[in-house]
Amino acid sequence: MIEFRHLRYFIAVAEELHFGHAAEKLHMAQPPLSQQIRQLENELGFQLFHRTKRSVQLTDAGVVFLAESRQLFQQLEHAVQTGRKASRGDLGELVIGFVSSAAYSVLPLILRGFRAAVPDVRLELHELTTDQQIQWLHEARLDIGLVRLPVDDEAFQLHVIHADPLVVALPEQHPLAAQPQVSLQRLSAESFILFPRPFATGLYDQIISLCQQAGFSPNIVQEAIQMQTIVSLVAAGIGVAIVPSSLQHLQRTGVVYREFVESTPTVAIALLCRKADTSPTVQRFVDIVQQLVS
Amino acid sequence: MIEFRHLRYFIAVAEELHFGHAAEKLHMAQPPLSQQIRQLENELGFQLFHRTKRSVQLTDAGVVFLAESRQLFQQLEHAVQTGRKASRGDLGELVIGFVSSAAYSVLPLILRGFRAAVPDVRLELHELTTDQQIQWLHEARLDIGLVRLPVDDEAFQLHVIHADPLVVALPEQHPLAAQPQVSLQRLSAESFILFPRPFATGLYDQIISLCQQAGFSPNIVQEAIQMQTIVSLVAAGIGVAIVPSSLQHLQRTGVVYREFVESTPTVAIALLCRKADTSPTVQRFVDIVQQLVS
DNA sequence: TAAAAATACTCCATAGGTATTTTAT
DNA sequence: ATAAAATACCTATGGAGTATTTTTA
Repeated sequence: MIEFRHLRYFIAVAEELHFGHAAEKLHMAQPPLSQQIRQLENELGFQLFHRTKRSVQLTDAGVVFLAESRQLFQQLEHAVQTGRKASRGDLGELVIGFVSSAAYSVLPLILRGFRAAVPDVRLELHELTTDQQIQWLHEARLDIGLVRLPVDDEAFQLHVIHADPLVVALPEQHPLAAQPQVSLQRLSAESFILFPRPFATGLYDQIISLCQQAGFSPNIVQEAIQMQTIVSLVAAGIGVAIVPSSLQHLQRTGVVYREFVESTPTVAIALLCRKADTSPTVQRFVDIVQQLVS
Repeated sequence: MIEFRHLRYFIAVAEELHFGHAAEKLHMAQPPLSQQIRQLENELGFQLFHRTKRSVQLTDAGVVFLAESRQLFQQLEHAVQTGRKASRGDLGELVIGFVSSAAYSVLPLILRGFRAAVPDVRLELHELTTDQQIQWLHEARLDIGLVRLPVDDEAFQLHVIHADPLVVALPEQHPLAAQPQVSLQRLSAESFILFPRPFATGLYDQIISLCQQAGFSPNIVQEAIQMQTIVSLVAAGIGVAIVPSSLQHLQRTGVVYREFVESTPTVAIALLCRKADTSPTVQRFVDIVQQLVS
């Protein structure tokens, strides 16, 4: 059975063309070296050296096998290095889910930071709702979720990475747009634009309960799924919308964003991953994200 | 120190994901297998398996290292195969010299036959005189020589591979062209075209002594180096020429070839190689040529 | 004759085996 | 309770060392 030992010895002898010197270089005695080379030749079924007791020469086959042997050691080194890389999470692939509001706040920062630190990990991105992400994580179709809180699931590790205060999006000409801050009560008579509840249960309930606390139920005149669409409808004067402040990055003409006078709850975005997940790549991702947002 | 043994064991466990079954497949007991895997992991500096006493799973690094390990075995197999090929002389490069008359007789046959049998040996061809080839062979600038006899050198193995009778090349309208055979004496008054002596000493001397035996010294009116040129000059009616019969393959209009009535000496072509040459490729070439010409 | 590889043998390191324990299901 | 890996310990193969011989330049 051929072992790397045989190749190590062969390369040494091929380089020295002298069993004695090669043995010295290998920190061993000459006879066992001769034996091992002979053993290798037997395994191979052909001669590696022309040996004339007085001089050692590589055969044609020996020349070829020397080049191949050197390559084998390079390949071995490569195997160890890529293995080590993978063990550190510097190699591989991550499937990441994110909610639409994360797309405008933390996601760009995270992607830039992670790609810079770990260029050899491929990232696959899926825009999904929080509920979908929880589902996918359970099914192991997702490695990482970027979700809106609240989430309560013992199976997941949870890291809050961003807290986004809610703001109101108003048409530019709206009277309330004149003031720097808006009181919630002043919105009681407004027409509201909101997404359908199943698309972001947590955020939906948060907005409704906010209005409830201010003493009214919002008059929802229009539903829209995409955040961009909601902002466009506001610009068109259809109504107002309560949205996470990171949406302000969507600089659409005809829309202004105003904070609330009240201390409003924030929409927190969290990073989720399975507690049972042993992937070093996931761990690496979590570490980098925590550093980025700290 | 990592050995192929470790990789063999690792691949077995990775395939079975069960130390007991893997050990069985390897015809060994389970504890030493566990030990060897642990040893490999220590050498590598990272874990290959998630082990939970009850189930074995590859780590991310393990997946990567498995693919690399399999490739290492393929590479090893390749090393052995190409080495074996080289040892049989089925791989490498040969530098071959040949005299111009061989180019029209045995060389095409040899090249075709050898290339078909041994496609992975590159052939480098040099048209050289016999004397040059002997010089180059001594300097190891040539592996094989295809020369005109006689050659007397103890350093070389010599195999006669072709015997070419001498014929006379005549202009088409020449009166002697009317007969199927020509007597040497009838050429005594003719104008001769010949190459300069240094370009093929042996053949030159052979032709001169042939004329001498017929009782005349040839009247050389023109010298030319290339065989093609000599034939062209004959076609132009400048004179006649004595050439190896294989030159007849140069079908030039205006020239006819006629045998001699006398039993004329032949121009023998031989294969030369160094007796000390151990290259299996050379040996392979000699074997194939001998088969081809037998 | 001197240098270098091969041979003969001896020894011990370690790969591999046996028996047992631990642990997770 | 059971299956499977780990641990502890033992055995023995074969890799490596020492002494010597052989060979050829």
